[in-house]
Amino acid sequence: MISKACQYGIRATIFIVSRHHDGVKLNISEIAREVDAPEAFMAKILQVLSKHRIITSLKGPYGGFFIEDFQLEQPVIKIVNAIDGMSVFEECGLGLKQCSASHPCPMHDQYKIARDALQNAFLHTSLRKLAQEVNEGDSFIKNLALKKSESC
Amino acid sequence: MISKACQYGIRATIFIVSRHHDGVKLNISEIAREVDAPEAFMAKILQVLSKHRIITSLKGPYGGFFIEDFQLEQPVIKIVNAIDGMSVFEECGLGLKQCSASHPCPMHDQYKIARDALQNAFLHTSLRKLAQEVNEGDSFIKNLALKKSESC
DNA sequence: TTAATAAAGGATAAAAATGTCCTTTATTAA
DNA sequence: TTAATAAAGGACATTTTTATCCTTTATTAA
Repeated sequence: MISKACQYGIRATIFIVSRHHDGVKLNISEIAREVDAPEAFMAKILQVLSKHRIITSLKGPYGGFFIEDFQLEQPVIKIVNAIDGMSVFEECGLGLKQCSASHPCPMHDQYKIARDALQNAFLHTSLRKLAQEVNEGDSFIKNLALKKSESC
Repeated sequence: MISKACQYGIRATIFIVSRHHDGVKLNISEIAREVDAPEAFMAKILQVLSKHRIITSLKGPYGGFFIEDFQLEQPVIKIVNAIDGMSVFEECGLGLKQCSASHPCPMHDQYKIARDALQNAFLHTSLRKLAQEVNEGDSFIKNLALKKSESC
């Protein structure tokens, strides 16, 4: 559905947004640890996100990754687009290049419903909104699968 | 979303169903050619479908692949399950093992809508129904992306 | 019983995705 | 200016997916 790299990217971004206060910067090893991703792989992904201006990075001591105010309202789909591209939302379910609304394959209509629902899920969720739902706590990753209202 | 192997499998099955009359059997090379898949890879996939009793195969001269009457009403999801498994319909969008209805991640509700839509697309479409929509013609693959009503 | 035919199945190869290691570049404080 | 720190980036390794090749097994007709 969506690549592992992309999932790591979304998790990392949510983590960064959830720690967005007063000039806090996070380094690769901390991010990788908290979102449960291999460090060097996480580094590559953060690089992509930074180049796409989804997050911001600074080199050197006191550097790291963080998110700026103007970046908070971006929809998650920007992450998907940066890492996986938009093809999941566009391609035919049977892998037919000829398939389109005017030349539909037998699964087209049903499949399009699912594809569009997926696109909407990522399009209508902003980074800020996602991070709002995250609980405080020792382990980011454990609290990620736990709505704020349902905190233990 | 769904693997290439699985797409080949669905296309092959639609092709076989669309040729389902009076003891017609199709061999690997013909199927592979018509659904535009590499022959040896197609063979492996047909083997899986045959073992799962989604289609039927017979060895030897006058052998080949075909579908029996009792197999026509199977939903396409059986093919997906045989080749990719059911994990696409079950796993968390952010790749979290802890995520569930009672412990939802911030994307859970939105993502579930898309996941369920995908599952329904495959669950509520039978092989027979799919093949019904396919046009007659020289090239199966070209006519696949063309509803019967819109035939040229 | 033999030759021919077609799928089954094992082994291997190529490509893509994931993951790792190490060097370079930028920035900071001393 | 130097040493330390952290991201950028290049090269490589591993794993998974996709694809190919070749041998074996089953079936048929002659």
